[in-house]
Amino acid sequence: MTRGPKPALKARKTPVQSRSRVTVDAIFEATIQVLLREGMRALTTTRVAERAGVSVGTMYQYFPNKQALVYALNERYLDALAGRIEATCAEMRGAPLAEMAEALIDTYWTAKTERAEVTRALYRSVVELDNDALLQDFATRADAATTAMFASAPDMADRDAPTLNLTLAAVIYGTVRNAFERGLSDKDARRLRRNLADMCQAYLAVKAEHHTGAIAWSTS
Amino acid sequence: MTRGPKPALKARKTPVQSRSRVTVDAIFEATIQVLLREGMRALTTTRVAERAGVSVGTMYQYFPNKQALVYALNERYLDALAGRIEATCAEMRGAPLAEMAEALIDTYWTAKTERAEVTRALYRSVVELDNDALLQDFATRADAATTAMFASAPDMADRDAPTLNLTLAAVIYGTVRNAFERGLSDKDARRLRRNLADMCQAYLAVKAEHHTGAIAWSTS
DNA sequence: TCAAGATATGAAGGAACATTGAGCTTTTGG
DNA sequence: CCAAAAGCTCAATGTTCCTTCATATCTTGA
Repeated sequence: MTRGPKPALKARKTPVQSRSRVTVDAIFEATIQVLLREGMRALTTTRVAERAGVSVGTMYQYFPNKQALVYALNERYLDALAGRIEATCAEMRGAPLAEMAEALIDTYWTAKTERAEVTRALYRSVVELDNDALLQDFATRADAATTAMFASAPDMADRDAPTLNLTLAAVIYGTVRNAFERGLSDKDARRLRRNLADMCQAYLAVKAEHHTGAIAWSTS
Repeated sequence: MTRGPKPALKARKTPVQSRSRVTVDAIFEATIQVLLREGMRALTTTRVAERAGVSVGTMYQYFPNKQALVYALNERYLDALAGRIEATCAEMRGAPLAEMAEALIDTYWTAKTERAEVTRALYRSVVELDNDALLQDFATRADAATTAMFASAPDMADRDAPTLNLTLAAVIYGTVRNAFERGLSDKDARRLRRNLADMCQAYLAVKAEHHTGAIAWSTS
């Protein structure tokens, strides 16, 4: 399913000495900093190199062009994020749906929030056309994990796993992003997060009633 | 509350003859087309002018610079969107919460979907740093309208209007955007939309029980 | 210790763009 | 019908930025 990067976006060379590994990390970090402080429009190769404390040429030893740098940055992040989602899904296999939803919210929210500046910086970099494929791949991978998780729930009744996944995934990911973009106060953020969880619970409970005839949410 | 555009982003001249009104429209339309087909990176003044069938200079008679063009485009769109939300809120004043939520979903979803390409094009243009202010203004305006609407509901009980608004707004706007970005089939889109509505209903019903002791959702 | 490979430098080339302004055409109002 | 205002054109300007490459320095393994 993974499309793999277009040739023009592949890394040019892989660091082998530890010195260069440090360099590449510095370049990534510098990219985030510039993105954060100056925005996508000011993300120039020179500025990144400068902030990373290396020369422009060095950058071009590891990335064939500027786009590839942004691509790699997003790839790194999305890969880690997908990994965390998969871990959560593995851990929650067989749990009740409500707990799964709660755990998913927790994982996603934490991932976006713990280094909020990074998240913000990356949101600014996703305009690049070719990153679309990257996002699609991430979505596919995450959906596979969550759908499988949901399918393993004891209280799935006769629900359709892909549909349930579509709903919960869209609501959770969408809401978290929206919350993020609003720049909420800590208090509001906590409140919203709780309410989002409550909302998923309520939805699952009503569906349960529908499907089993039992009132499930009162067992909290 | 409206910050108003920075001086560098204000329109240079307002069309007075009908000929120029056509021109400005063509420029806006061309901007959308270019954004759609080639992405933000290829949005150059020459390309826009070319597609609009005018010369570059003409563009500069109405917009002091490229950024201002993008700014104006977003402004136009967000203003219309806010207007529609306000209209819905006015119309639903005094209705039950569940109907309000349903109506809000309907308005927002329709607005985003009816000219999906435009929405998609604009999402691609929001990287510009100064558009942040525009989005904030939109959020403020929309939140004012929806909060007032919610406050007028007969079944508000002892809920806190701003908090309820925060929750529903974030969930609805966030989910619609996420749905949009997934490029769903018509069938899946309809399904998700229905489930989102159900979810809001379920949430409101449980809260109602909490607040009034009555089971409200079974009256569907 | 030393040669081969890895890594780093930064000035220079060259393409792509945003923006201007002097001059031309069309519309308007009287 | 005509002068003033509005609208339009496009070649030229100057800047910004990506990318390369010849050269220099550092690291590794034998």
